Amino acid sequence: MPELPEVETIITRLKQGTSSHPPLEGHVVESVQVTWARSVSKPDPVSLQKVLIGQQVLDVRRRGKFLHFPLSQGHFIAHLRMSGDMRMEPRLDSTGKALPLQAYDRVVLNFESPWRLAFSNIRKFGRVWYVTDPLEVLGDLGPEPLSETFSADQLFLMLQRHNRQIKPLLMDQHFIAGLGNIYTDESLFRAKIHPLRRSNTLSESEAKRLHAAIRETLQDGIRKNGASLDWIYRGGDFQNYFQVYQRTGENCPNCSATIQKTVVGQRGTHYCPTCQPAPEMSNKG
DNA sequence: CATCAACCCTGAGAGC
DNA sequence: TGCTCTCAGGGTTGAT
Repeated sequence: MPELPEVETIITRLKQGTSSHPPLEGHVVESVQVTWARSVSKPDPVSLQKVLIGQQVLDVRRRGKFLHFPLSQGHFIAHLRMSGDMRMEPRLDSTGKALPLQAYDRVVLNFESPWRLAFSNIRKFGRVWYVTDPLEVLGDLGPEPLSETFSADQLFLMLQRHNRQIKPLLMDQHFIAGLGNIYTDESLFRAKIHPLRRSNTLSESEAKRLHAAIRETLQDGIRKNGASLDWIYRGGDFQNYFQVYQRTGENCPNCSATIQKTVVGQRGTHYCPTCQPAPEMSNKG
């Protein structure tokens, strides 16, 4: 569930600090705890624990749905997948004793300072990496949808290169980075495009509409600090502004037709049958 | 190349 | 109340 806006919200908190913790930048790793070995994608957990010690966090970034932490040597990268959080919190109580971890903390960086960074992940799908070259993990990602250089013309050309159902294509991180199920449904609704349309049948004006819809939807999500659907993600408000996602059977906010739910690319898919007209049969998969 | 099933997981919610 | 079953979702892998 954490998609671009949720990850952006987490990254901003870590980057800037909050009333309850300082910014992450500058802290130096003293020790590493791994409570679920499969959370470590690369290298192996023991090597990860060794190589991170003594490393300083130099920056806090987001790329697609990835959290990216350049270190004094190499890069620490994390992906939350279905559920999860990255928390900065105190690691010692008032007597200097180590505070216990929370139930779903999978990988924890303890700093030389009294703080720690906890990667929590209920469903255990999340992964972390330590790599020398960040492109080893991030290299195949599509463009950042909110980048200034990502244009409607570019999106149109990208869509032309594929003959795929538009929804799974938008969720393909190699095509464009950061959209998940929620923001894809909301973007397609806003652009008035049916989720089963073939990508190369979209006109230039439809591509332009989709480009604007994706950016507006993501920006709205960021403005609301993401969507708190999953019990693990807290503080977001965007779930109160969904127009179709999880609104099956309710009235479309545009035309008051009944919002439909179907399955596209193995994902629950919500849309308005009137505002998002179905493609011709010959265009379907 | 495009599609799809299976897989990795847990907790919520439905049904009994 | 408490058990069992189904579902949700991001991304990878292997088959068609």
